[in-house]
Amino acid sequence: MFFTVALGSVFGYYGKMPINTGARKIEELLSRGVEEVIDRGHLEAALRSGKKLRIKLGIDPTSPNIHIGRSIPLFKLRDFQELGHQIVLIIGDFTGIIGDTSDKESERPMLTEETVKNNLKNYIKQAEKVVDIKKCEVCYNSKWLGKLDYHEIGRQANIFSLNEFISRENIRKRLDEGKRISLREVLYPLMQGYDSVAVKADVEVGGTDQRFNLLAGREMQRHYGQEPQDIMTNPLIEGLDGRKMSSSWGNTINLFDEPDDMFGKVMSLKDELIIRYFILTTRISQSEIEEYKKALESGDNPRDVKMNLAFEIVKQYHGKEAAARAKEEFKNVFQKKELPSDIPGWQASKGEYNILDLLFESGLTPSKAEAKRMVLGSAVEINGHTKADWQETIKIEDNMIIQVGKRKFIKILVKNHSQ
RNA sequence: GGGUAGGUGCCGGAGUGGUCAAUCGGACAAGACUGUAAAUCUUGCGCCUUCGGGCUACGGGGGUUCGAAUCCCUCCCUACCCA
Repeated sequence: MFFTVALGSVFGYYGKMPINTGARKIEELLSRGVEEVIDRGHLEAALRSGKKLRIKLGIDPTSPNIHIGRSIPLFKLRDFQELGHQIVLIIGDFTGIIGDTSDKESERPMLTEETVKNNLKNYIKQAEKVVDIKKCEVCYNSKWLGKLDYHEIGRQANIFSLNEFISRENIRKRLDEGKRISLREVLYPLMQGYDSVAVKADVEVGGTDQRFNLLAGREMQRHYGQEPQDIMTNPLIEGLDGRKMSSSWGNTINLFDEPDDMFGKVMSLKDELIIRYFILTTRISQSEIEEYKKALESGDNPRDVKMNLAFEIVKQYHGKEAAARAKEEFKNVFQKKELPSDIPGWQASKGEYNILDLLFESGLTPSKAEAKRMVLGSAVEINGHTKADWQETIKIEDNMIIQVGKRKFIKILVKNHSQ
């Protein structure tokens, strides 16, 4: 087996690591979860040449969490990495402050250095869930962007025209709607483009919303006498509510979500997204995905296929055991309506509570007003009995189970007063 | 620099002296139905409350008034037109 693969590939040598130039691998790299490649012919030739390419991806730390939508280009990086190419991960500590508006319908607020620094903390840890970070070059773009002076920026700004910028769809739209567009937003593509120059990228990957910025990288490189990078765009994925996944919508599945939570989030996705998620956010084989597709078409319950998807995704970030546990837990709690196996305890300090105080103080609801709404909406159960009277006084018992809605549980612990 | 129109809740967007915690839509939450899917229906969606109410809120500050999101002054911000 190994040999057929090896023989089917021509190994080029460039540096120490062999570069896999197998036609099938390259084909998959260029097609799976790929929206567009520019210049495809050029990139294909480069991949076949056996030369070790430098593949760039920039991530701006605009939120403390990387969501699964961002994993799509990360997976693409991994594909490149598996062929032996050099990944250059750029952490946009500089661009993060300025803020890219590519995926925005409105102006993105500038972040403070502190916010960015904070968000940055766990970025690498998150990224390494998908790519082999030890083999990556990781850089921070403040290193070079912070050094540019007005003179240089002026030259760069002269490469592009405002006309190009405002003909972008989202910018056009904002313009038509009479919304504000700041000059700094115009500068963003320059910065991202210059990143490509700084790291001498051969290829840059990014979401379709990045198309303009990626192309800017090509122009910028030409300006600095480099060969323009090829660019590869990935589709943007829909989030929990069916809209585009975005931190500001709050509809994300985050790489660091707890296994049970992550599993649940995947299960709440719309059925139509199942196959798309398989392709974009996992690396199970194309043939397996094909089978799932057939299963769905032949009328299998989408829920079961989705359960496999959830398993795959949780496995990617938390390992196989955690994924299996999350799956069991899901079945128990949501299908069999059993209690979760791990209910957080809460130390009661009084013997009796008004039910609203109890819900609020234990953290089950964010306010008493909300607690009242939950009770009136018959969303509160204590030891399996629905409570409807918000004035009720609850006598505290050890191990009492309180449930609010479908997923919030708490177990009462009584302080042991015996001495 | 001049002019015009604006700034309302998570978002969009009504309201233009009392009946406004603020119509409506989206998002969100809960309930019913279910597969934590979709569709549909119902309810809720500032905080506190001794359930009578109270408090905070309509860009910021000040004022008029018994009473202001609504009127006046001032400051800040945005878009558009002119220069």
